[in-house]
Amino acid sequence: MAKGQKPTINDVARLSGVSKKTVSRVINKSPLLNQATREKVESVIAELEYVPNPQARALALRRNFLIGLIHDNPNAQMVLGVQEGILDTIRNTEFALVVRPVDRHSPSMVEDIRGFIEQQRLYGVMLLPPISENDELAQACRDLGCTVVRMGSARLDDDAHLVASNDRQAVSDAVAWLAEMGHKRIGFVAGPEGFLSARERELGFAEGMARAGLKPDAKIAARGNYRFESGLAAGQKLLSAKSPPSAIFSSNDEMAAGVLHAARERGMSVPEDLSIIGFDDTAIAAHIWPPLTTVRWPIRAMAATAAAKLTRPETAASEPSFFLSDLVRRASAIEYLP
Amino acid sequence: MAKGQKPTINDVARLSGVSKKTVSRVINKSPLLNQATREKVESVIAELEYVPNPQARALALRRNFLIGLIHDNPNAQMVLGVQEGILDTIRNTEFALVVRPVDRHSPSMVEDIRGFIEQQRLYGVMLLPPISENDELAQACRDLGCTVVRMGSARLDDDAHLVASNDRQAVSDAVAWLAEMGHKRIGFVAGPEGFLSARERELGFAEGMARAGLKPDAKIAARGNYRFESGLAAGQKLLSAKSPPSAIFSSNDEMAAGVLHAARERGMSVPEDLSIIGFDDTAIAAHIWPPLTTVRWPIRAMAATAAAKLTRPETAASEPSFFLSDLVRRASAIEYLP
DNA sequence: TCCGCTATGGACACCGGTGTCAAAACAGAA
DNA sequence: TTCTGTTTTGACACCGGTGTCCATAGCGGA
Repeated sequence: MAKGQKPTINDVARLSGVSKKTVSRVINKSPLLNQATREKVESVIAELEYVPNPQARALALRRNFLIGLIHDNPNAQMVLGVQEGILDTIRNTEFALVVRPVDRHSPSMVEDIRGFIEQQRLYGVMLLPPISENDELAQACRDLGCTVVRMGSARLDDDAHLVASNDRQAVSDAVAWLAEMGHKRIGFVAGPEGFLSARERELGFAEGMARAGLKPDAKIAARGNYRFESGLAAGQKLLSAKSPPSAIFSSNDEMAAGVLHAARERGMSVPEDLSIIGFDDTAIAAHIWPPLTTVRWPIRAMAATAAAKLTRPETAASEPSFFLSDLVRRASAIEYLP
Repeated sequence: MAKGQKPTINDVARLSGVSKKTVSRVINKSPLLNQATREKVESVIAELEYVPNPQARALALRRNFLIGLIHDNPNAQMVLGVQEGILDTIRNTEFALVVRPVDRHSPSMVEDIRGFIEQQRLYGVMLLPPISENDELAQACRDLGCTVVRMGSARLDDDAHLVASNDRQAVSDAVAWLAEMGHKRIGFVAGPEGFLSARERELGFAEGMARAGLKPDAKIAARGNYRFESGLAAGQKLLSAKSPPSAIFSSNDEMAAGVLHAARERGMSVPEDLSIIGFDDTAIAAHIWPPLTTVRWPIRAMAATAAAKLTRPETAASEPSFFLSDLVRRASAIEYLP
């Protein structure tokens, strides 16, 4: 081995007096190996600071040590949190994270992703909502021999490779909390139809209302598309109702900001005239005025768990993982002031 | 070639009746090749839909077709914009994007990154502010045979691999615009010391004031660290000055949100009593109330250009690229109302 | 016609690992 | 001691490309 060069498996083999195949066995923790041999080789590996070449392994194994993050930008904060969570798990391993933003409205999306996985010979992929809800896509990835982990807010299937938060429970608790504080007219801004996350939050809202003995009123409910503008429109509708709500639960923070905006337009003050609760705890929640009470789900920890499922299938759970979301209480929601 | 398998270079060679080396020449656009041979091989490639195996190429070339994005989370919006911009360029090429969030305060940062580049044999890396300002890091990457592109807000060096926005000009224009609208007392919230971006914005502010014939007043200037809380503190200081400003320029949006918060605390209304301008046009800018007038830099386009510099060094510019930032006028800044 | 030169294409080793399969080493039984 | 069965190890081909260097073809000039 020339000085300054990275050592190869051959260098290790020569120095420890065994064949390179034996070194390979040590690296791959093959069980049929003499303990003494293993230790000798390991000491040489440590001495040379040998690290196997991932490209060569990828070629021989027909599998790259790359895990892919595929998403259609749910929101920047979340995507970044996920990236950090994945890195928490794969830092100091041979794995690397490759990202692939996609457009879920493109007709060629599945085909594009298939090509991507095939070309990069991905080890595994992680799907983020909302495309994690696309079963066809998940199956296509699996067919390519790629492990799939889906992040979501609900039970998507019985797949062990699911990491989800219990949105429904969290929303239910938030609504019950509003009721405890004396709110009787509680408005609801739903997320877009066809999104499981939105559906779960709706169910949670219904549950919470039921727990509190309140009846949801369609006149103070609206559906948005998770964007600010749709929240604004929803707020305008709800607040102009004959009997307007004293509190509004919005299915995400961005729409909650829109609701807040609508309240301001009408000259209402928040939280005195209207309590607002959002969902996601994105950066915006803490930085608008008043700071938004919202539901936070532990994205980073969830992503770290998901990455573990991908890269350490033997140790990481063999069943779906569920995480608890919790309510972050800020200034935008207070007790009911008649 | 078995059915259903991906074709290899050998299949192409056999079908076109040449050696695999010749096919390799076609793929790599070698000039010493008979035109007829080239066309024949190309038609076979097209027919088989042959795509070279990146892993094998990586092994043979000792260079992976991966470009690394290294950043210490400047802000989520920006990081995501950059990722999208890079993808705009490398989609449908053999390149892939791998990301690596780092902690710039870690003493082992440079060492970590070096290990990462070496292990993954990165083709090139892209550095985002603020670590793009770290010359030692950039040099370490280059020493590893890796092309480096730095994104930034100022001329970092004479390197052709720089993509920067003209923050200084943009801030100067914004301040001049405030002056035109009748503001005479313009406050300034600076970014953290030691950041080039912060420095540029300071210079821009000074320039703008000079253009308008105004003298900066240290009593209505403060330094923050780009975080919300520091903006809040800065706002409190500026607004409690004996002769408070009628407009404040903040070096980023998050601090501007803090300033806004401070104004509210004092019962002031924005923009009637105070105009505020931020910088970056992050998601928060559009979603706070009132929506923030801010400076937007074309992150996605810049990142796409940067990626082109990395992956197509021959066609992409051989000199630094500069982009124009522009002022996004929203409701938070209006003319001076005495 | 023969020679030498250049343009083109191919044989072969190599990148750094892993899979296959057979050989070697060793233990216990006859 | 010999034989058998079980570990443990190694030789060798292979993954799918690229670099080196030599062989051949085609051509002009002597």
